[in-house]
Amino acid sequence: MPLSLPVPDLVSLDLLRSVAEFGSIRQAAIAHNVSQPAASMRLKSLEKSLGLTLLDRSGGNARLTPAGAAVVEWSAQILEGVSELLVGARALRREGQSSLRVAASMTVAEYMVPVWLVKLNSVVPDISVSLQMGNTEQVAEIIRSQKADIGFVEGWSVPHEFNHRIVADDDLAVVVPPDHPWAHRKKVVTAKVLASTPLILRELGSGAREVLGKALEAHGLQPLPFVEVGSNTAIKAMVLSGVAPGVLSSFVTKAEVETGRLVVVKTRGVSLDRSIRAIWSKGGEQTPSAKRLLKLISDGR
Amino acid sequence: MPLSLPVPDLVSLDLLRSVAEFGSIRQAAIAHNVSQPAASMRLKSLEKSLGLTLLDRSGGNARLTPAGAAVVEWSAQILEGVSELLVGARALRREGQSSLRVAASMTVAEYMVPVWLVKLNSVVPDISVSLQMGNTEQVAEIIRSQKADIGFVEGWSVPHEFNHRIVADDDLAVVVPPDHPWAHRKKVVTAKVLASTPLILRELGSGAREVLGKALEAHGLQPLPFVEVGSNTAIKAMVLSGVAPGVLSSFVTKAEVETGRLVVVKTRGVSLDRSIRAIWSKGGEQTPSAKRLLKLISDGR
DNA sequence: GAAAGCTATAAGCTTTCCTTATGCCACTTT
DNA sequence: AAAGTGGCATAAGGAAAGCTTATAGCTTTC
Repeated sequence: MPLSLPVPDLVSLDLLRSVAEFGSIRQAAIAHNVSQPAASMRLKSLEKSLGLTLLDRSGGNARLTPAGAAVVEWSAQILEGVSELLVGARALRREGQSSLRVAASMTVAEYMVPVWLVKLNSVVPDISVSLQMGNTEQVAEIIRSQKADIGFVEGWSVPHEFNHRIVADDDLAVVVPPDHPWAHRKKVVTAKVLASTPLILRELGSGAREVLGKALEAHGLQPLPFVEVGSNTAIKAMVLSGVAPGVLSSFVTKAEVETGRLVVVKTRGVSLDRSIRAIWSKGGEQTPSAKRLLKLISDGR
Repeated sequence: MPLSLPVPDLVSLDLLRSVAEFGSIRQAAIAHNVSQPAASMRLKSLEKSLGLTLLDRSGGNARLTPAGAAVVEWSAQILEGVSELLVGARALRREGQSSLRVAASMTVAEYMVPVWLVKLNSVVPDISVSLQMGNTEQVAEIIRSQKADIGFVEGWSVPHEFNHRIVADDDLAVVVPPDHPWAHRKKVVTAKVLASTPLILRELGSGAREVLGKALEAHGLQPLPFVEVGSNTAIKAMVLSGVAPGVLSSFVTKAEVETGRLVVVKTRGVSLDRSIRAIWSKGGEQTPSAKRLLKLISDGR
């Protein structure tokens, strides 16, 4: 469902944050390289679109009202997300031409890499990072052929060929829309039922597919694809439309599960835990930038 | 620091999400009440501004490229934040005229209420909620005078007069910029040093001020305000400028601490833990909507 | 092979947004 | 008390962005 209109403007929210930071519209305008009247008008139209008075202009300086302070805090999360999007897009754009070349599986690229990159950028401001995406198998190939300095994958099979380190835990989840029979709180699905139900899955070569395959193989079973899709987003959209259950990383489904648009199905006898690993070539030494990134991921600094 | 340009457009990101959802530009355009060429041009300019190909238009339908799928996921967090901002702004706008009247201290309003309201809205779509903000003392007065159905406060003193329930834990943190002497990893500040250092504080009547006062009182001390400010945002801005240490909820400082722009000072003998409580009048029965909200906060559904 | 569905381009118009110029206000300095 | 400084708003004019309708081309489906 689209956002309810009117939608505020990102530049205006950013500008408001600068007003909070500098204490005046004028200085915020300078920081944004626009004229003071432009900033003034932007803020006024933001107030109009939200229907709130954000600034108290009665003194010499403009000061945030309580509502303004709230909007600034509410915007902080949005602007943080925008920073991540921008840094992620920049890394994708570089296509492997950079001082630190990262390759990541779709899930890792979508849910973890931008956060890492924003932090890395704040610690090492002038580093240039590129990001290459693929499924677990493709990432392995990129590392194998030295086209990236460090890779991130899910699943078990690949790491033995490389140096590796676990950087996070993840697990798969079988998800359905809330009106699906499996969505009932007391319903528990067995490996046998799961294997005999057509599922929306990632393609062979993906970490998700591998883990599900291994989990069912333990019972002498194998998954029955309703359809195979190359992107988590596409699977989510299909599951939401109700055509079949899907199997996805819990990272992928987190937001939808929290808002109740998807339900995680309880399973028995199906082991869907997995780890996310950094991998790098056994041949040479790790590059300093790659080491720095790994340290940041492990320590948080 | 302002965002790095060019900044993508929220409507375009929302539109891209709809393309992922519906599987075609045309249907996304319909969902957004714009013409198909308008949607097409918006998406093209989004691609240009990010420097990435987001859609594969080679078949009959447009389909997301891997980069497009990544951008959709990166956008999801942003759009979620925008939903929260919009619902929060709408609640503030109603100024107590609604079927569920919520009053909350600044910290709770800034960091928790919008999430609750988005969830509540998805469970009870046609509910109208208003939000009144103030410090802990003002919220108590609003509840006392029946101008809100439920209130949320920090600190200890107020609840005894009302029915109450703990809904979250929070604690205060003394924060400084990274170049401050107290920022050193091994530095530990005692109650005595803290009380003799001018601090940037919230005003009397705020939950933060009360908790700090109580913590120092246990040593026969009291805080020494460098300045008293009415908003968390303003305190943060001042602390970042380096004039003095500040005392803030850990919610407020979370983002800045994670990015390293603020450092939490280790303290000894200063008890800054506190709870966040829902409070409501002891007189009558709780309204059904208020009960629903409380259930949602406790259960998550 | 016709039909249906989807997307891109073009033309024309409206709206938005920015800059410069200017005036007023509040607070500070002398 | 008067002048100075920093700050905000309004107005006018011009540039740019965005939308709609009309149209044409492409792909998949029946």
